[in-house]
This record gives sequence, C-alpha cells and structure tokens, in this order.
Amino acid sequence: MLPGDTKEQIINVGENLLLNLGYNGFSYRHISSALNIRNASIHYHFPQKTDLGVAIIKRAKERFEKWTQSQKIQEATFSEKLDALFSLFRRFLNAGGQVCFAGSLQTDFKTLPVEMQMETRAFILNMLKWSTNLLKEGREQGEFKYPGDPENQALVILTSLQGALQTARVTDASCFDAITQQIKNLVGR
Amino acid sequence: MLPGDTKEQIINVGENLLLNLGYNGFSYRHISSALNIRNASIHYHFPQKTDLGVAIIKRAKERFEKWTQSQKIQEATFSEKLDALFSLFRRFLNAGGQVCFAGSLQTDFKTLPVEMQMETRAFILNMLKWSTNLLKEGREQGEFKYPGDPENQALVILTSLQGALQTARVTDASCFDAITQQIKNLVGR
DNA sequence: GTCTATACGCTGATAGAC
DNA sequence: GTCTATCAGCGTATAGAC
Repeated sequence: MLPGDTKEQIINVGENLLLNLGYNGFSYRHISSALNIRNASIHYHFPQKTDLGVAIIKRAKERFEKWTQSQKIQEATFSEKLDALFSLFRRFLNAGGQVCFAGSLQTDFKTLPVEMQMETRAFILNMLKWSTNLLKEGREQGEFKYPGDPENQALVILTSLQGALQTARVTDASCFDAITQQIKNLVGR
Repeated sequence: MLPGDTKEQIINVGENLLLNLGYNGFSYRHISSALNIRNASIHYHFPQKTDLGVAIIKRAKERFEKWTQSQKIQEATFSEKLDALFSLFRRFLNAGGQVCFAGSLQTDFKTLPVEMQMETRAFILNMLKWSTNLLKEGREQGEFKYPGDPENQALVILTSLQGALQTARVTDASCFDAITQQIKNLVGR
C-alpha cells in the first residue's frame, strides 16, 4: 500500500462494510485484515469509530453534491436526470448487493452516535430536496405527470428505491429493475 | 412476572429491540435487564440468539397470515384492504419509531444466520404475494387504477412503506402519512 | 425454570517502541 | 505512520446449584 493513501483506503473499505453489513455489523478488525494493517493504524487516522462513520457519510454527501453539479447532470433532461438517479442506486446493487446510505444508516439510526445521526439527516435531506426539485420542474415542463405534491412524489420514489435495494437481497436484482420501471410508468406522461 | 409467560415476554421484548435497534444492535443483556431476569434464563428458552431471532420472525409471519385470514380483512373492499395494510405499517411508527421486519432484517441480512435468512425470505414473499393479489384483483374490479404489472406495483408500494418507516426517523411521522396518501393518489381511480 | 459463576473471543481503545 | 502489547468491557454461551 502506498503511504498517504491509507486514510482514504480505510474510508473505502469502511463504506463498503457499512453498506454491506451495517454500522454495528463491522469492526476495525474487518478493515485491518482487508488492508493488511493493524487495528492501531486505523485508530491513528480515526481515533474513534464514530470519526470513521462521520467521514464516510460526509464524503458520500459531498460526492452527491458534486454529482448534482456535474456537467452531465446539469445538461440532462428531467427524464435523464431521473434515470441517472436510478443508476446511482443501481450501482449499490451492482457492487455486490449493497443497500444505500439512507437504508443502512436509518435502520441503525437509534444506535448511532449523534454526530453520525446529524450527518445522516443532512445527507438525506439534501437528496430529498434535489429530488423534489427535479419532480417539480419536470412536471412544470411537461416531462412528468403525477398527482399531488412534488415532495410527496419524491418521497415515494426515494423510499421505494431504498426499499428496493433491501428487498433485492431476499429476491434478486430484477426486483430493483422492475421497481424503477414501474416508477417510470407512474410518473411518465 | 408470571411463570410460563417468560418465553413469550422474551419474544415480545426481542421483537421490539429488533425493530428499534436491529439484530446486531441488541443483546441478551438488553432483554434480561428489561424483564429483570438473568441472561442464563434467556438461554434456557433460546439456547442461541439465532433461536430467538427465528422465533421472532416465525411469530410475525404467522401473525400476518392470521391477519389476512381475519374476518375484518376478508370482508373488506380492496381500498379498505390497502388502508389496512397502511395501518399495519403505521403501527410500527406509532410504537416509537420502529421500522418494519423487512426493513430491519434485510438491512442486516448478510450478517444473519442462514435460518433467519430463510425465515425472512419466506415472510417477505408471503407479504408480496398477498399484496400482488390485492393489487391485481382490485384493478380487475375497478377499485384501483395503475399502469403495468400488479406485482411490480405491489413492490413499489411495499418498498416505499418500508423506506417510509426508515425515513421517518430522520424527518418525522408526517413523512409516512404523506407517502401513504401519495400511494393512494397513484393507484386510486 | 431461574439462579450464580464462569469462560473466552471480540470490541473499541490506549501507551509506547520503532 | 505503523507497529507490538495490552486493556477493560461486552458479547454469546455453558456448568451446575437451587
């Protein structure tokens, strides 16, 4: 391993473990053996497990922010943006049946340290805000058609995607694709 | 505590802990201190934590089965059945912000012993089957209106309800009600 | 059936050498 | 920055008295 990369690699492995096993399902030992280092080295970069947890969520939050501001997304049509959102979630499934951040963190929410709870809340609210805006403008511009409030429609879509990744674990990957298709049926014109 | 009730009370407390903290988030100590008994007494009734986990899921599965066969549900219209399904999930929220069984167990799925994985799968597939049938017949009889396959529509609804309980933890209870209302908008005639 | 006592691996975490 | 050594506490689990 290249020195200097360690911290980032710890976050990488930690993120994968979080989305696979849940926050209470992985330990520093999982990470140290995966990276072939000692537990103490992880504690050097992240004194407490909480620090690692916060770092993982913060990075994911910023990654999403960058994604929304990327040229590819900025220039896309509303329908393409919705498809891109589906692809974002589909990536978790492709990565060996991960769940999404919201699904992992909200389920363990009551056992999380408050710093992680706050970061989780901020991340999820950002995603909801962006999705609400997408649904709102998309309908105004005539690309989408659905009843009721844009925020409520965004909630149905995001919660369904979240549940879809979880349910894919007891059924199969086609379950996720069936759900995204059905969502398109529901909001398409 | 009345002797003989202990086993059932352990399942009661265990179920509550499972839906609040997740399978990896609670221990025999949580249960023993809640019931004011010793850890060893729990091991008498459930030698391994796996045994308790399986018992919790089996009971929930049977409870759902009885619910579907109850007179109240049998005699209900399709719209009333859908509302009753919403009430079933809303009860988790009312109980202090629990998530549903699917949400808790699927998120921890990869860390669960195989016996629990199998019971989880059976339970979720039962629920999906019943919901699919409800959506299918409800549309045939003209009470529902939605595009595409009944099973896919059932998947969207169930996953959304599952995600709704989780998301309510970082927002509030009104989030759940907004989602059920939006689902009604989407499948109503 | 419930208890006390006990085992022992894993957990997050720290001290200090290199 | 990474290591070895070490820690106390908690986890599941068992043996055996009552």
